[in-house]
Amino acid sequence: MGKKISMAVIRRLPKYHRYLKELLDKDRKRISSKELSSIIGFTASQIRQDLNNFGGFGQQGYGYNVEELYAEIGKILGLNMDYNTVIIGAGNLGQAIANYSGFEKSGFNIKGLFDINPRLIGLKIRDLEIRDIENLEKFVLENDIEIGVICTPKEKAQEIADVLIRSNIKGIWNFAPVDLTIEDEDIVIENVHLTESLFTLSYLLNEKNK
Amino acid sequence: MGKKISMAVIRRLPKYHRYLKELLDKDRKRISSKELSSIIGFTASQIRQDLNNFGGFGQQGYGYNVEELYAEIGKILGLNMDYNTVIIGAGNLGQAIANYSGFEKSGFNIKGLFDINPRLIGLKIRDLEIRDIENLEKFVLENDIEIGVICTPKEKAQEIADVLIRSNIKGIWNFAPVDLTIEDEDIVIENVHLTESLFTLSYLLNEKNK
DNA sequence: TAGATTGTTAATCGATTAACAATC
DNA sequence: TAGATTGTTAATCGATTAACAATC
Repeated sequence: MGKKISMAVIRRLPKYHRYLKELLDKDRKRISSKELSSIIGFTASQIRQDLNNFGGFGQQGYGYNVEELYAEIGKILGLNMDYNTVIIGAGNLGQAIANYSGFEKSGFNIKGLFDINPRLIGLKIRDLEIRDIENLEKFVLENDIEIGVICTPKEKAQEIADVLIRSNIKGIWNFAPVDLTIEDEDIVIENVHLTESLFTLSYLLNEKNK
Repeated sequence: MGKKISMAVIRRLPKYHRYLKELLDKDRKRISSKELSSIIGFTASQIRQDLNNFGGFGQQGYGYNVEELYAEIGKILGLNMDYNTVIIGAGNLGQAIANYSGFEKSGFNIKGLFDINPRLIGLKIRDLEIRDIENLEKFVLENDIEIGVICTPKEKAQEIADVLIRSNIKGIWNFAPVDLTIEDEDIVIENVHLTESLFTLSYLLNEKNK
């Protein structure tokens, strides 16, 4: 394995991917780190450093081929593959994620939607039936589910995480406002802590008034 | 004004706030940086450094008073105040945010919910009527709205941001997958880029398999 | 008092930026 | 070829960790 890539670099990759897609849609053939810098807001130096963690995608005197770089970053991000996904918690947030077509387009295929509420079980979101959370473990095991999206209240989140872990999930996208405890080092967790994000905005709002 | 607080520190504050709330709910009276470290996962040294950016909240030989520290961090985050808020885009995500009681409890009062879709306009979410986006500018101006939450598709996000800016918004919580352009230095933006978060998970998923 | 633990300075580590030789 | 721009090393900057005197 090569040298460890820092999280700072990793979290910039999706932004490169997004801006390169825009350039591609505008039929741009090539771009220099300097011009990309002016668009994306990172320094040209940082862009070249970031990209060189993964390979020499550019060419001296020319810059980067937009289409090629977009594809390469997609591969680095694992977007050339499909991922079987389940969503646990079919409230507004779970439904919002289930309904967002962008995720499916990127290869995150939602195979199941689960809830504990009997009034929701059986309903359909798009062509996806809401299932009883009792069946989660079996479903994940039998359908090669790799990603579990936790959209439950915080009280249930750890319990659900435990079920997912037992059924050999590979990654958890956690929207509950808790930090999950996961023993297995191979399981990856990505948190979306909305309250923390809102509180950060609140801090900045008040900082400005000083 | 004191020395500039780094974003790294600021983004840890909500996490302190959350864990202190848990301790408070368990009736813990005091805590040392060392024990807090073992719970929250930052080093004790970092915790003391972080807190000392804002004041000497602790006491040698004793540690920190949980209730006092919780209140202090709440004040630093601006959670001792109320914020009039509007949500633009009443799809699943906008509704999810409108329905989440935690935000209201923290002082983020949702005063209006707007959409462009005639089939949604007039419907009620909790006791909040979905209004025509045409009336957004006037509403924000007349109701002292400080925070706008953008939950529209990416194509509309900049346009909505421009309306909000014209009506003297103070902060924008942006869920659309774009980087908004804001001239006014005093307006703060906090992005929740869900796709970037998911792609980061995807990267980590594949990194583990190498 | 003795022990515990902070606040704070100094040391270390890591990430970003600058510089420039290599080369297209 | 001359100009442009990368890949990469070195310098700088900033954040984290360690250490410890102050003090409750």
